[in-house]
Amino acid sequence: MSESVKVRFAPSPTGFLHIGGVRTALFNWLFARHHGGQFVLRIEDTDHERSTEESITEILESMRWLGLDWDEGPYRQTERQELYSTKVDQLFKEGKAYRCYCTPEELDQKRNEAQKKGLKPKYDGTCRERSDQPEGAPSVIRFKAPLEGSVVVEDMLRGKVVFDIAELDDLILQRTDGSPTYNFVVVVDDADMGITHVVRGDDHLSNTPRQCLLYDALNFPRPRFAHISMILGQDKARLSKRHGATSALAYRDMGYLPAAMINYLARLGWSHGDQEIFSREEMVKHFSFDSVHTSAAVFDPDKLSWLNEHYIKTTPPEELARHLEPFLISSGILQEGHGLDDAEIARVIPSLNQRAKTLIEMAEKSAFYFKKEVEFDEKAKAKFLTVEAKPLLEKVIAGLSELENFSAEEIEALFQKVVEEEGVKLGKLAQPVRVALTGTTVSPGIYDVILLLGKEETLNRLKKALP
RNA sequence: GGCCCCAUCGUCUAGCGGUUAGGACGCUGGCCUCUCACGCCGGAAACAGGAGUUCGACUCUCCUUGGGGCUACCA
Repeated sequence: MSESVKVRFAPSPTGFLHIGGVRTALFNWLFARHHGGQFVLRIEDTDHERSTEESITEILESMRWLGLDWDEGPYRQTERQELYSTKVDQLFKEGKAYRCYCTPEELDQKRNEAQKKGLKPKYDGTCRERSDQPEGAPSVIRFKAPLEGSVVVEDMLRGKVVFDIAELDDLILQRTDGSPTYNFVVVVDDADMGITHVVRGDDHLSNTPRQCLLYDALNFPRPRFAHISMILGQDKARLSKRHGATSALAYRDMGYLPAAMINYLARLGWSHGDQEIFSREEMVKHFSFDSVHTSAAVFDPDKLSWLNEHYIKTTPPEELARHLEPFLISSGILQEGHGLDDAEIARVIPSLNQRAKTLIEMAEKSAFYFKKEVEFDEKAKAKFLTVEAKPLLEKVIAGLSELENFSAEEIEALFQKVVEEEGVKLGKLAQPVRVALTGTTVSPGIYDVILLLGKEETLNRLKKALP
């Protein structure tokens, strides 16, 4: 690992951070951490129209939730205007850029005409050699790109990708209002920040030859590139809002664990043999672009859900309790300032973590532990809290009252005894008790429920539920 | 339209010239069982098509087809 590594994630704040963006960030992060390099966060807010502060806040919140920590930044391009101006001037003075007075309308028209004739809809170079400077006419600054030859992009994933320069045109570096454009600032920033490896979505692959030309013109060394594939929806179209939840925070709010999201996204396009479950450390240790592949991947909510279940099962209860607590509050099961600490919430987790797909589900299923009053499902009550069940319940009440240790073993022994004496199946006893204690026919194992509720609370609820 | 990228079960993938084409999600049959789950055992399910190269192609080359991206004073 002699080669130094500095990478960046550069989202534009024109909306929430979506899953595709997260994976790009993740691959950058993994690559940096694997090589002991630097990970820079840069906000590409050159589009004044569409950039918002809320988006920036949400992006940062998403990154923190996912544990994708950055070493530098967040930089904001709006704060670096001076640098861009300097570089535009430099190119201009060196004759590598020129003013273009064509109006957007004229350009539109030219494009349409070219397309009609079946020609490339690229800029025709009208102002390229123009020497006059129309007084007061608005202008942009264009890059004077080479006219022929080819650009070879060395991509870590795809090898050499060759582009014919004739396909490219003179891109705009600076708009009429003086603001710089994306393809230009990316190059200036990546070079200025010393980015060694540009890892981004393959929707940028076609932009790369233009950027390479810019690197050359500015006398910057080109970085190495890795264009990772896109994430698609079930219909194989690029993932977008209409595919349902696509923002990172939406998954947090639906009760997904960051570990599940990270693990899922890591395995989309990257693999390490047959391994499916990776801790952060394992991912960092094994991550390499050698084992990233290049075809687009379809987002599969089912597999994400499976991983979420896995992490709910395996996260230590006290740690999971910290994630669960906000959901206990948002679902109204606990009040703000409830006074319970993580350990107290964690008590109930071992009985629930095998039966919840999300934290929301887990919170809902834990309601009967935390709520003072049992909320009865009327159908369950009518079916199980019957006069036939009454003697059984009474025996359990009497038996539990006399238990000395109130252990799982003792409780189970008591149930066995009652069942034998009454000559019924365990279900005949367990279900009425379950309904009495939880209000429903579905719950964790009945001995766990009794144990967790405690002797006093259990007896209270049983007595109260007696038909 | 032009240019570029991509192509193994429905999905995520392993495979890197010789395999009964493996794993995972999902689906499905069964077992376990106090409910619901978990778990365990089993099953169905793929090399897009066509030419080459080769003793031999999922694997290498080309074409076709299909999907995606770029082609903005968006990023």
